[in-house]
Amino acid sequence: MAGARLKDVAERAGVSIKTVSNVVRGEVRVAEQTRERVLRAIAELDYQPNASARHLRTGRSGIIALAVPELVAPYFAELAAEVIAAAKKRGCTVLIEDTGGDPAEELRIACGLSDPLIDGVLLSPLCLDETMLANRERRVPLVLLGEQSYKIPADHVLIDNSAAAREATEHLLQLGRRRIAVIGQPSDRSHATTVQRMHGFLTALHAAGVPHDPRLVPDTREFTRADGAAAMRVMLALDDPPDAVFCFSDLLASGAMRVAHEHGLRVPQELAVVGFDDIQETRYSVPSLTTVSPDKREIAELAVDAVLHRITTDAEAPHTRLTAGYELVVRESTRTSPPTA
Amino acid sequence: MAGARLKDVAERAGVSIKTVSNVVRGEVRVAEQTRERVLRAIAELDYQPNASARHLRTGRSGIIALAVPELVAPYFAELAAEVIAAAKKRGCTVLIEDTGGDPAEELRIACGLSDPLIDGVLLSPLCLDETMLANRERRVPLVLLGEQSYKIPADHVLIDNSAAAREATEHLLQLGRRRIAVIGQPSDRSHATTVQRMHGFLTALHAAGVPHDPRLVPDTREFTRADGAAAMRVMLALDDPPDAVFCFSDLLASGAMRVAHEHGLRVPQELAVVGFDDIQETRYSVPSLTTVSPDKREIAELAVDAVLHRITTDAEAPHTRLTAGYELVVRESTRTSPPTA
DNA sequence: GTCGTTGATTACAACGTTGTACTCGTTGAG
DNA sequence: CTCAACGAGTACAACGTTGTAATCAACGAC
Repeated sequence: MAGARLKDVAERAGVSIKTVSNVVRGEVRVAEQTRERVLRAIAELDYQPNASARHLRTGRSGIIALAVPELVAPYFAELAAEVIAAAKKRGCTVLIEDTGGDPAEELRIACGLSDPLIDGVLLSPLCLDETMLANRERRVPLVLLGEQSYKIPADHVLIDNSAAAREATEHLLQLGRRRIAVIGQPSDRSHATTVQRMHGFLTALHAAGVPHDPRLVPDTREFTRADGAAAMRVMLALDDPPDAVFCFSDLLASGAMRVAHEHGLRVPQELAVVGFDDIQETRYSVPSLTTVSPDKREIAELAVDAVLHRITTDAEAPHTRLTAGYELVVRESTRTSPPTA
Repeated sequence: MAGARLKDVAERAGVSIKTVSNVVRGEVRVAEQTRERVLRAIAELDYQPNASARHLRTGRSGIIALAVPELVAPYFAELAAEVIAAAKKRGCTVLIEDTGGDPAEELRIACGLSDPLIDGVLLSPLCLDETMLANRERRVPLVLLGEQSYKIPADHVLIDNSAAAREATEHLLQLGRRRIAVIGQPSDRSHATTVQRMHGFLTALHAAGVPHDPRLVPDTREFTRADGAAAMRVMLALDDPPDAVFCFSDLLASGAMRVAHEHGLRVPQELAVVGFDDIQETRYSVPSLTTVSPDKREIAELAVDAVLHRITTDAEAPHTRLTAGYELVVRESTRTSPPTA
């Protein structure tokens, strides 16, 4: 059951424990001859280092936490898969946490209190604000995903939400749409990502000389299908309903399209729809969804690299902002030509 | 940075280290007076036990691994969320692994080799077979999810796939459908779950006296939207295409419905569709999908309980089979009345 | 030939926890 | 009054690893 220990390998190879340790870690120079002998002993005994002992000694566990508001949201599931892959490539493991969007839980995790042995935290905050984070006690290396606020003392990985939103809006404008609704703006304006996207949206409207109708931006609580559906119902009850919707998540778009369908509204002919996230189901929905596709792999790799860098060189280096790419993927929901898959 | 240690608490409370340890763990009787003094010191110093040291000493880490074929598949994401919640309730954490359906990876994880400090493994196997598992070296407690094979030496948590499939099929038969296709049968028949579902399907057909047409059961590789789409295309090319499809996953159903839509086929009028898994997007698809809904929460709780039981009482107890509930949820894709949400 | 110098290896002491075996009063039975 | 039994607490040695400082041979340089 319990595997071989450093001591066993050392005895078999006829060297000291420390030499074996040196060979295993490869940090210290070991004579070629000894190294080979040790490696053979390691192979013969199938030695596996004991992670806990190592952690106890070094203070590193090789585990980083990834905290997302909701793992069942496809965007976060897809992102989590990329983070796991990126971490594995770099030899460490990922502990996934589901905060449920609870601020207290987010804070707890940001402080590294979720599990005592994690080395660092990747957090996708929903409602965490700077004042809460300002005086967090335990200083676990922290990287924030997809949040714009400059005030939080941590590294950020994000895409240029403003530019992406502008591009999406311009696409709708080019189709000739003028009454463009936005679904995904929370009432309290605290969520930096949505503020950026809203900014990009307004910039595009302004540049095209299209007036902005605030009634086309209903308050939205979460980024779920149900919220998208609810917002769409409100919008369709207007005297002059929108001819296009820009949704801040594909799930919102999915809910919105569903309601449009129920009202007999054809997408894209009578209502063009753009989403955000490029989740997989988007490509098979009826109709398939035009969406802003953040480069999730790049986000994951940047984030893992950033947190590992903080962990290994625990300098109080200034906090960085890392920008990943994105792409507007045009599909049926904004195509006037007939469906083609 | 580093928190208080047992030693610090002991000094503050004026007792020995061991007494503090006893209070923390609550296993040994401690006089009420001392206990209070220790508890106060713990609170004052905000003491948090060091997980690694504890693990090193006891051999337990409090971490269990959950390995799924593909985290981005919504069913597994939803299941993972339930497992995380169930584990948290019981005071342990979950390490999620994505096997990518790779048999070697599945074996590695089943042997507990994915990370050295895990106490036990929950594995949702895709292609693992008994011969591989028979002689796994390291004996980590293992619980298999959703697999029927009796031969694998491990506990199983599953639903009655055969009964569920029969029920789904009976539902389609009651709608008057007679040419019912099945999407989700892999060519090699090795995956026990699909064998059970196929069995339930055939039982229902037989009981209703409906002949079985093997051409309506195309080979399917994976449980993805793309595979569902491909299978549907094959089926629609037949001289006498099906009037209903029973898909072994909601994703397959999603792909199939997409293709039906492209061919101008109306669901449910010309093609009734039933899925399996009850993933969330199913409820907002157009049309919404009738599906077999396994009780994911119950599956998660049974599995976590089972693995914890094996960990704590490491008896070589006989392997158990635990059955969770399911439910057939009828939605638009098999409803002849007009859509109502 | 002696003496630093270098490079490879080792002994030893941590890291923070828990199990075992022990001490030390206190209590109750004979 | 003596002694066993008991309850509460403690000292010490692990668990397997790594950092530090020491050791030791080999090797040129003077």
